[in-house]
Amino acid sequence: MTEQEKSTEDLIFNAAREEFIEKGFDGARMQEIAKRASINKALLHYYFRTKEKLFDAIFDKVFKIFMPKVLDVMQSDAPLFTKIEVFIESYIRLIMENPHIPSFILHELNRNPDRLVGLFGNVAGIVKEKGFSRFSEAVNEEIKKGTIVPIQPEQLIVNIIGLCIFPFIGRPIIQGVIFNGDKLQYDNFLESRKKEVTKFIINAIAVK
Amino acid sequence: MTEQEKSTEDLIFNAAREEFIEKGFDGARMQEIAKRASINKALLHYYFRTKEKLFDAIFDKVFKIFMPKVLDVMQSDAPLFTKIEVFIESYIRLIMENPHIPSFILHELNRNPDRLVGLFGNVAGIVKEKGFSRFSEAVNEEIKKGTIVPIQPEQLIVNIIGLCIFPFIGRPIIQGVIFNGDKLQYDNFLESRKKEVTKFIINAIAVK
DNA sequence: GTCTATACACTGATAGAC
DNA sequence: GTCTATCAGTGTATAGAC
Repeated sequence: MTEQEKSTEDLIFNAAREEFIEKGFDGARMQEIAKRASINKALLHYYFRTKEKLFDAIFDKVFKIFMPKVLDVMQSDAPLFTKIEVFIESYIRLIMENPHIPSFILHELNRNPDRLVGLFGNVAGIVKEKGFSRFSEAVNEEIKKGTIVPIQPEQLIVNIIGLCIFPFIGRPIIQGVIFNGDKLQYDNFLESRKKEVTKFIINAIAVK
Repeated sequence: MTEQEKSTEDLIFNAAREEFIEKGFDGARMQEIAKRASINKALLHYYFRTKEKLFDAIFDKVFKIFMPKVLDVMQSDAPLFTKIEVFIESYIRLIMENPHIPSFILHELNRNPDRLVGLFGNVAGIVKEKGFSRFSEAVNEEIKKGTIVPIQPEQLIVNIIGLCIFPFIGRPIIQGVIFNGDKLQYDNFLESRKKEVTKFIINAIAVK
């Protein structure tokens, strides 16, 4: 399907996704979305009625595309170390392809935490039940076997995800302060992180 | 100085700080700031002329209070492990007292990265020169001595700060998905993190 | 310095022709 | 389905009295 053949709804959706991700809900403008989609404002409301409903459609889709990736690896039967290794590499790669998504999700979730409730029973619930519980069991087994040091699975999962996501959320300050604003240095930093974070975490929990 | 004796400028400033931190620049309303300060809108403009200037005053102050804390520990002469240990505990404690500041700074810095340039030569520059360079040297020395594994100081500092900050930025999703929305569990999680993060990092880099 | 009243621009949303 | 025109509401900012 070429750009010209896309349905108007898709045009609007993609334009809105860009605008909302760049500016956030409060900063986004319906006029700007219409401009990006090369249509007029009235048509936005014809398809999605309100800005809020349009935003909801975007947020749900982005969230549902982004979160389940966590599961693909977490619920596999591979050994814990392998799981972690594969997760980190694929997750950082995923974020590198969509570097503004984490800030977008976290900021909008903070603006309206109740949004999570609407996602429960759907993605959030699945992440917890099929993803985290499974991960949690695997961690506790390894602790019992003595292959990793004692650690709460909740602390470990937050450490893993935080180490993957933080460099993107904190990009302006990292690139600005640590790398003197040099984009290339920052990009190299990200690239080498895929292996560095894995090494770091394995070191932190492995019993040697 | 009691609440009544505070200058109008301070009243405005504190009201604006709350509003901006809660809603961000785009979401904040001058009317709401006036209401919080128990004055009228016109007076806001009398003291700060524009919303932008008022915001700048807030952001600068918050940033300058929050960032230098990183230095207090980083530039000390204590051994690296002690530095890290003291930093993590005091930094997580500081954020627990101001849990919304990290999201605020990172979001607004993302909205307008050029803001950092204005802070350069001031705080950002100091953080880099006196804080990071000093830290970087200490790390490389320990690597040479063989007490820690080889690691780029840039990776290590981002890991340390990320592990401290991320639980606060990701609060809605962590509390919602991992702790079923239970605030108490989340608070306990934060509390134990002060020691858990330290252990985690020392484990990750120490040669045993 | 502080207030009330108001100007002025912009935003989300709708009406109605085609 | 798509457009132009327009409304009602809200937001920042200013004028002017006290």
